[in-house]
Amino acid sequence: MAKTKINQDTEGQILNAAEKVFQKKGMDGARMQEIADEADINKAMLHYYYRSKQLLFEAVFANAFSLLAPQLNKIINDDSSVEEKIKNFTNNHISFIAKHPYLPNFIIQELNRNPKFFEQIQKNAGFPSLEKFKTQVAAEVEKGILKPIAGEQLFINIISLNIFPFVATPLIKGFLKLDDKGFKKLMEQRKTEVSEFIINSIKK
Amino acid sequence: MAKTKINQDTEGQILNAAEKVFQKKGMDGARMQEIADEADINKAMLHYYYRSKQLLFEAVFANAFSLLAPQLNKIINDDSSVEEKIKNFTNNHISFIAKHPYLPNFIIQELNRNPKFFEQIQKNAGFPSLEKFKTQVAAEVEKGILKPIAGEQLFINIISLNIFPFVATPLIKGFLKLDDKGFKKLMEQRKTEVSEFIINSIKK
DNA sequence: ATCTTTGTTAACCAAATGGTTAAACCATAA
DNA sequence: TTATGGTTTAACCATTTGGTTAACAAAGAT
Repeated sequence: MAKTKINQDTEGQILNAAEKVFQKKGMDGARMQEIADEADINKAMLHYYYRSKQLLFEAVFANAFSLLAPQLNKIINDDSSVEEKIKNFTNNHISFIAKHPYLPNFIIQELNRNPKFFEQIQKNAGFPSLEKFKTQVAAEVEKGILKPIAGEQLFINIISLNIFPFVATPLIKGFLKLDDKGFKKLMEQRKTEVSEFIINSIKK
Repeated sequence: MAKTKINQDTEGQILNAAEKVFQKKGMDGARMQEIADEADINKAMLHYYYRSKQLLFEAVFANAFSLLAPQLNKIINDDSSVEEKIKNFTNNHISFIAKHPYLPNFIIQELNRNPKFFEQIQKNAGFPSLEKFKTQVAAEVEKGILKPIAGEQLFINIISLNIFPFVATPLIKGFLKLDDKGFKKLMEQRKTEVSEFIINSIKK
């Protein structure tokens, strides 16, 4: 209450609220009123700052994606060895997700709903290509450090093993009969186990 | 046109149409009118056969889940060795997905939206537990066939490597700059590569 | 033939929802 | 003090949407 009429980063407040609601309910499930309530603000303000639901959503999505992309960049454009990359990425990922639990599912879900989002985002940022990683893997295979594997497949394996459990959390919890605590424990173990699992498989 | 007024499996027609629309757009994105159009049927019929959107959706979801569960059961309750299970599951999965491309994403998405669905389904069918697989893995580790690994983690790894690429298809296509054809080719390779990757890692 | 049950349709309805508007508010510069 | 310009609000609007209704048509039962 006692809200001053001064604009103290109303725009940011809206973006935070929109993030929360959109990431939880998706574009279709989210309601403008709910976002307004979450931001403790009049609904008309949403339109004042971001013309439409679509544009507000796009702001949230771009923001979310800009958090995920650098994570993957560590695999793609870092200078360390493949083994180090795997260890680093795997170890960091769990901690990262803990701070953004809805993020992977949100991005995947909305990218499925409208694959064109990828093109739009690809333009904005100088977007990373997998080329470097592919040549790096090929080189390490050549040197006899790694068993033969295509860079693409290894990349897919790394992100699958790391991201999937957080996308399919309810499925895994259901099949494994885990509560929040049990699930968290299992994910904590994966911080080291997953990288061992991968390296075990590819190292000569 | 020239539609007879006879009931020739209208209910099934509706279910098929609903499946198509719900799996593509999700509960929130789907429109009853669109389902009716897809089924080439009057909208009121949807309510005549399945009272509400919610109930129609639940019928579709249960149906979808009943397709996925047996797949996972092959890992859990089959009598073959762990190695054979991995090979079989991996090899079959791609072909299965080709017939139901929206299925994994649909199930995961809706399970995230409402985790209670799992409980409801768990009651209906005599639901499989992971116990058997866990003891099997423990036994093979004991015998020295496999390197030490927990059954839960191995299970998660298997389904992650197999399912994730089909859940995150647009993300992977984007990062790897693949068109439909390139993606399909890569997935075809995975039929054998994924099982080799896993077995490489765990076999002593 | 006629009555009854089941299936089907067009028209309709109330609620929800994204979006608009016009007036009020308030800090600040003139 | 007052004019100004961005900010905020309550009320409003048009459309969409899930759901209902009443009339009607087709078979089967009597």
